[in-house]
Amino acid sequence: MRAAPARRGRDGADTRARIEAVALELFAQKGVAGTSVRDIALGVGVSEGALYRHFPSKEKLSRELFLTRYATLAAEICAIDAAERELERKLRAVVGLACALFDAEPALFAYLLIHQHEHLGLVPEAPEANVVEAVAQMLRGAGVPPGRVTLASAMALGCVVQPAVFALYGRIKGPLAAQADDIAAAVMVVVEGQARG
Amino acid sequence: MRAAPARRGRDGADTRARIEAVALELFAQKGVAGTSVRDIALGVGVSEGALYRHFPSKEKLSRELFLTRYATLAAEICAIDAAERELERKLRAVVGLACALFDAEPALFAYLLIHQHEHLGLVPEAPEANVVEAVAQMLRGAGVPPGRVTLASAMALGCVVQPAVFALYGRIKGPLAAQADDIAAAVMVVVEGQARG
DNA sequence: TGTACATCAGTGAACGCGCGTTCACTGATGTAC
DNA sequence: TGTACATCAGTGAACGCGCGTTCACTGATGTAC
Repeated sequence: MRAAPARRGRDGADTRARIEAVALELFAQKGVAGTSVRDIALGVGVSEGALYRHFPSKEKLSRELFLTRYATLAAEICAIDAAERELERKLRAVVGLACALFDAEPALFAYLLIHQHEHLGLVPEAPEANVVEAVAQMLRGAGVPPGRVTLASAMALGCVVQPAVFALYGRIKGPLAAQADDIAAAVMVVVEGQARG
Repeated sequence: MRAAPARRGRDGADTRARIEAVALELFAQKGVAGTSVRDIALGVGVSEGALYRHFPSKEKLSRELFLTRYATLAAEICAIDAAERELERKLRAVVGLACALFDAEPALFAYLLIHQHEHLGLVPEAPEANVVEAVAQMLRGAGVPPGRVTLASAMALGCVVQPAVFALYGRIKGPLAAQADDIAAAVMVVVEGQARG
């Protein structure tokens, strides 16, 4: 049973996007190892061989998916850092962005969260491609002492990431954006605490 | 090349413990899917078949490893909750416990962190077996309003877990216990912020 | 405009490898009489 | 104490299955003349 009548011709970019979307969904749900190339091909409505016209291997597909999405998020954080002047407004905007992303694309967020450990070793150190560095740069610019930036970044990130994990498991119900103000406030006091030393 | 001359007889409990230790190390390092039964057997110095005298399957092994260790941690948190009266002392003790566990058994901590998503669905809701519930019970008892307990637990947990992830990746250097006071202080202000509403 | 060729997304069958698991067997230790 | 049997951790070879990947081929579209 094929999903679609397999459009022929040169619409390769469309197929590629569908492969990415289906793979992301399945990887988030069942893990990379738990998802077979057959599963993805079936979901896209295409033969297994066709996937290899677009990606050299399953591992490269999962890696590219992670690195590009992770970099996009990092770049958005850098953009907020550049656009806003006050720390509080920066933090509110970043927390709001993360919550909105979670609500809009839960599979993407789940994939980034759950499978970070398979790819984090290959993430570049540039703030525009690395969420951790983007946050660290923001806090450094806001006057957190250099020796405290790393821990402050970790805890700030944790205040956002862990609620997202809870939402993923249904412990926090409703849109995460409904919690954004509370989360931003917590991040603010954590960062202030570290900034003061 | 066999690791040891394969002691015979009825020392099964010892072998079982060695299987658990090797499996934990390998699962933490290379993932459950990335670790084969052959790898574990080789590390223990035993045949693959022998593993099945102690565990019915690789999946059950990984699951039991997770659930028992996770429950131990939860029970320790409950014990602290019962032993201390002041919230601040409770939080300091729990954060200290987590940091000490990380420093003493990084492979165990890494396994719990990285592979939580494979098993979290099967964790019982009892606080004595469930870290999230143990923390929630502690905060509820400390007067955090019921509607805020979940988010407060998430952020408190995040302030500990995320620094641990950073330490795992070498972003935070040295023993995590060196950061315990700063982390406990941050958790305290986050919880107080939620308690006040 | 028509013809010949290049390009390339797609098919589907086949491949072999590594995996988790099984199983008949061994031999040391424990137990009953 | 000696003998016969039960128990059980361990061996190592074999199993079949599912997996990622390959490949010869198809046919629609684009391009040169």
